[in-house]
Amino acid sequence: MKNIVTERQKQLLGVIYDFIKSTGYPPTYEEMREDLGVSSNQSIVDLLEKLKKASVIKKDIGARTLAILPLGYKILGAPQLVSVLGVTTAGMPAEAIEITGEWQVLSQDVSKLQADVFMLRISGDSMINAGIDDGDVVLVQSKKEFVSGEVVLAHKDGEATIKRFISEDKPPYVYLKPENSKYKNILFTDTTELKGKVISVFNKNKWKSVK
Amino acid sequence: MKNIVTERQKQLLGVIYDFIKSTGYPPTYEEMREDLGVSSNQSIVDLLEKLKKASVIKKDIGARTLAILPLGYKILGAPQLVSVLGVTTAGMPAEAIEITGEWQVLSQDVSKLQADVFMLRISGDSMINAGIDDGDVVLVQSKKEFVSGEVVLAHKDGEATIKRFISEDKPPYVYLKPENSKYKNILFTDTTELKGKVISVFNKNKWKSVK
DNA sequence: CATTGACACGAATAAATAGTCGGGTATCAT
DNA sequence: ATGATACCCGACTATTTATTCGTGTCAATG
Repeated sequence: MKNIVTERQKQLLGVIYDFIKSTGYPPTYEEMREDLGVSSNQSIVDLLEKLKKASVIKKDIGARTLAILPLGYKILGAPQLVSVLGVTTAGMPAEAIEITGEWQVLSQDVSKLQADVFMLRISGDSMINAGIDDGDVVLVQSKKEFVSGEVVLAHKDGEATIKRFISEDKPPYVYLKPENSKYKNILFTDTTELKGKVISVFNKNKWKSVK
Repeated sequence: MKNIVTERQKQLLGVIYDFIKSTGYPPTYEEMREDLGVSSNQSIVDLLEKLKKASVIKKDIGARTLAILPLGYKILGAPQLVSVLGVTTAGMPAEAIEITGEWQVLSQDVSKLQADVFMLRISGDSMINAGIDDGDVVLVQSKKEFVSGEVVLAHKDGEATIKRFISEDKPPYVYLKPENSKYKNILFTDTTELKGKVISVFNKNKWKSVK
């Protein structure tokens, strides 16, 4: 009784995820068939069954009665429930925090990001010498002016990365520096944008500020 | 051409929201009929039409092709977009952060909360002497053991509040202390639970740790 | 007081969608 | 070799679900 999720199953999960992302509701068998590129309902039925047994999704009877469970999001590497905002109060008789038993994570195009602070989960090891490890969560403060030496969230051609920002009076003048000798510096181009400064990093047991 | 959302329409919106919250997918006409307490599909059709025109929901043709739009969440007073989590990378060629421009809502049972850190927006002034003002966002680190003097997120009878935790060897021994003389201490009861420690507070222009 | 809009009823029909049957092909480990 | 497993095909049927039509009430509005 192995409970591994195969590659194909992950693909279907991705299809479901993408569908929900773009429409707001779950796909039908037919839609999944087309997106996955198979021609039989049974293919979907089988894959769904496996995903269901692995607690990756839930499926009820009826049209579009499909939902991705937390484990599914984990597998997808999709935005996870790490950062949560509830509405609470420091006032006297407290207003209810989200006691409905739920929370919500919203993600949005980072280029339109207006939040002052936000959090990102890091994958990769290019900043380990700055104390930022794979899986850590960093706290980013939005800003527009940067000082050489700051750890920044950079955005370039639709991709985002965390690196140290360096600006100096000798070549290559302005670049992004990984904190891991395995990686090379990244030069600035027209499309490089700095989104904010990483001010702290969190992992399971501690939090600390970033220098 | 008024675009106000009537009370009844809000009720339906609530029904939809609750349904999605508990099942993970949108309701059918029949389910909405029952939850709203009407016996005709047409009633739902009418209300849905209004909500659609007001950009509160979207509805496509087909079963359960229903989704709540951002405006809808706003009307509901549901948790809003303040804290954002994207998936990024510190690895070399960065993976794309959420650039689709869409957002996404995930929900989960808070009682199963496993996040190490999360953020809450504060309302109220009971902690102003600790530097936590109305509208600030605090960062909470989940933990189970607490030391007297820490600022904590406490949960009691479905309500949540931020207070300083005090435990001492004279009466009243253990209590929650507001940092504002306008308010009185709150005694511990059976139902008082401490959820985590407030480790930092943010507002528009700065962030700082909390002592 | 005629009109309009919000809300509701019930029933019939149309359509979308799920679920099922009975196979088939690879792969891999026993 | 043999079974177990993952995955797939194509067609059929059952069921769910949406949509449409025709009417009615009530309260607010000009």
